[in-house]
Amino acid sequence: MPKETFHNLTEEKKEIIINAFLREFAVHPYDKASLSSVVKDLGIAKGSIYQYFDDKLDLFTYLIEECSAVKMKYIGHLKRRDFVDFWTYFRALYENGVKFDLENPLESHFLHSLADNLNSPSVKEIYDEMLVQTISGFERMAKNEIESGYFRDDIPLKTIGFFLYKNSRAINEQMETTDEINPKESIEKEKPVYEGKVDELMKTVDLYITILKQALDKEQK
Amino acid sequence: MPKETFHNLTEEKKEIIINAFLREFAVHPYDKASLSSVVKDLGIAKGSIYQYFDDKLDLFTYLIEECSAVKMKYIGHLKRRDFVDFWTYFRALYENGVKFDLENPLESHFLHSLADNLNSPSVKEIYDEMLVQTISGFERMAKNEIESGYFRDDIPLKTIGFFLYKNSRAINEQMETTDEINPKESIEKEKPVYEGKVDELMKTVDLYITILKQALDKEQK
DNA sequence: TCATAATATGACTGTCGAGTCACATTAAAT
DNA sequence: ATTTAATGTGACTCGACAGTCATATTATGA
Repeated sequence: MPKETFHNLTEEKKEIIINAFLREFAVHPYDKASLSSVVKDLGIAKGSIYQYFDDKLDLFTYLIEECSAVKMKYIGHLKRRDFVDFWTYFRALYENGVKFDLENPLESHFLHSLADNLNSPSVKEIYDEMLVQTISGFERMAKNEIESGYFRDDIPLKTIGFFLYKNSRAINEQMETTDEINPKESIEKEKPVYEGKVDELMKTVDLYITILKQALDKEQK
Repeated sequence: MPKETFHNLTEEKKEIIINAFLREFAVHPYDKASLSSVVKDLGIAKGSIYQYFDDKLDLFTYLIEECSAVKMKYIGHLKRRDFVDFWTYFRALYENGVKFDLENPLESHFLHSLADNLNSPSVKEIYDEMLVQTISGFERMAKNEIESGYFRDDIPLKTIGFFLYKNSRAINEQMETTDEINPKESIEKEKPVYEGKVDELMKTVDLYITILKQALDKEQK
């Protein structure tokens, strides 16, 4: 948790500082990210950071929370019940997720880069906690679909939940692996990862939905 | 490439050295793995390592090649044509893969841990190269199945290939996420990751096959 | 036995970064 | 105007590690 000293800063200065660190952590994994180099760029003293935060991890944790909160503003209000079936809901999550990316490139890439920090025990702990949340979210959705008779019921919930989670990640990863997007480059140029690539993304989403639908729906027509 | 000095060592000594480094790299990501600490444990001088290898990366690369070669002895001989369909072939890859793990725990875990090294540009380069190979391997298989009329033909090859790759990884990752296996702990205890867990693994494999079959097979009976 | 080549050694160098702390500066309060 | 509290500062400590190199030890061959 940031100290009061940090909250006392003007919104402007806070944002400048946050953005500088977001950029650093987006480009470098936690252990390689250098506070020294960021404060140098910012033109403030190393000691100031320790007036604002307990330590490197405290700062990092704060960044995660801030970015997650921003992302939630984009996808948090989406409810399954407002959609005709799971897949249109699933699709909407991507549509709004990409909007988050386009409007908050720095935050978006920072969150993406979290997965590159499986080392650093303390970060992994935080990440695993988020992972558990995400996966159990998918499990809950799957449970609902099964109980409503939309999804097949011959596969354990655990498996379906994880399968959904993994394949939702696969969509972004496929685009990265096939060089349709280039997060590292985008962040260096301060551009959204999906700028000009929204159509490609949604096309990939639709392909995955086609496959996943076939895999999980109870009866296909 | 190791220097001649290394090859001149007795097989025994080579193995002791290799194993010590495998263990270090299995537990710590590349950048955190400490040659200093390993040589200390081994009771040999730091300088000796540099008689054997050019540098840290040279040593690491050598370990990858060695372990890959060992794994290939387990799965390299499996051919699709010797199986009645893709899925029995797919299943056999896991059966033999787990045998590799049981008989070569250190090598197995070292290879698993590679994925934790997306940082370190030089390692990522090597890893990405392997990834491309693996994915195009899956693509080739998928192409074959489509052309033989076994897999659906309404999804781009690229997507099917990546989908297969991701879900093959998902099987192991699900077991790790749900704590059915614990690689980190296993390697510390010098035990195979899948010791006593083979049945669980194959059960998970079979569940995934059920799902993937439905997703990709042209017509299900 | 002696000379030469091969191998082993570990103290040392250079580099870097997190976190500290005594002091300086600025703002607020009286 | 003067005291007190809050904030800013950057040189410094401490630790870690890859890689080097002059020297010592061991093996080889004549």
